[in-house]
Amino acid sequence: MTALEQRFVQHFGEMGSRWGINRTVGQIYALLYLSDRPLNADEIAERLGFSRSNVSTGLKELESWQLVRLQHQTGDRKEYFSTPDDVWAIFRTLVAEKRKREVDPTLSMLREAMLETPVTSAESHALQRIRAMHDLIELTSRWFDDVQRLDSRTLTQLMRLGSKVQRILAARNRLSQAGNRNAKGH
Amino acid sequence: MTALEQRFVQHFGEMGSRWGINRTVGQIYALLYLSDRPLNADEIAERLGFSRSNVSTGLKELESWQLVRLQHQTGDRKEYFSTPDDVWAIFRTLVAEKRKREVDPTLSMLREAMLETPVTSAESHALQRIRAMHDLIELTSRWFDDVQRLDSRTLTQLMRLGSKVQRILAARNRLSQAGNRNAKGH
DNA sequence: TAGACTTTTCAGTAATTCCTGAAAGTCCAG
DNA sequence: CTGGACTTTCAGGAATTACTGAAAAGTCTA
Repeated sequence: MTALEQRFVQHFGEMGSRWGINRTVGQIYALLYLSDRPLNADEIAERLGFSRSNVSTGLKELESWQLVRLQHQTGDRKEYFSTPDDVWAIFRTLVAEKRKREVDPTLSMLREAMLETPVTSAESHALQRIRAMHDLIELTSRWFDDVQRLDSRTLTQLMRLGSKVQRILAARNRLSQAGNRNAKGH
Repeated sequence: MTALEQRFVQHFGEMGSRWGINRTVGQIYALLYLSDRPLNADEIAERLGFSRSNVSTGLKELESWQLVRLQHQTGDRKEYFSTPDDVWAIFRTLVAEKRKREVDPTLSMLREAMLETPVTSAESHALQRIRAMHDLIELTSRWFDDVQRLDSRTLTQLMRLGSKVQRILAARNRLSQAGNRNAKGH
């Protein structure tokens, strides 16, 4: 393993816990991400110095995140793993999975809670807070859903635009304001 | 604690590990979020059944995330804690902190790695991958920086717009395309 | 269908993270 | 100063999570 790979893999291992995955999984992913060819479990285990079974579990985990692709090589019974090429595609699956695991459960808890009828004033305040959180999460995740469907090119363009979208929004507002004024007979 | 709070707090405890915080911290935050008045550490400890010291640590953690606000009540030496009211503001700090802890370190590792000169073809491929990841992360985090500065109203508007921004982009593209054609004398 | 090759499961151990109670630290009023 | 009201620190135990080696299960070929 070159010094470059070494450092990259190392970093993903250390960050692992912050990202909510473990060291092993992080390092396996990092190794696959940099590799210019698919690797099999034995190669991974050997290069990273993990037990074969640990690698097996780690790969299963990565598969459940849809972050690795399994393929076979002709004349070899081993399973080979690689990561998709398009980084935007990777980003999309990452966001989608995170959403499924980390926000959807919360969203449904909030939805259920919102069916409650408040009796005390404290409870009514709590419900208000719950509603606020729910609305925010719903709005942002809908937005993600929506924007995620754009192709990589458009997405990049949108990102580059950044807060300049504000200008567009401002323009729209001026237009609709003017429209309202006219409608009201000013 | 009402059944409503109970469930909410419980959920934040369970999700804690997925969010990269621990049970205690999650529950403390949840309790404060719903509360209609600031709470002191003893009240929190009592309501959640945690030791006083555990609550102290948890609150320190939340302070480091800038997610709670400390205040004093006249005639009481205890410290009282609450969460900000504006959920968008909360969201912004959350994103900012996550970025600082979870992406910035990676970004600087990638930047350093990009200074390397590849010798083998494998290394050159690795560098290419590193660059791709770097560019994506840089682009998205710049975008966040940018958009985060918008006020809550505009942000909501932007979110509601969703992928309809695509149309605006498409319109812009048509315009600049037309411009190019004209410039080229078609 | 035996047997070689491969992946998965799992019980036990190692490592890490969480939590507590006790002690130490801080701050202020008298 | 001193005592009391409060907060923080920290060593050690509890709980959780990660990892391993061995055994089981699966899969293909001869």
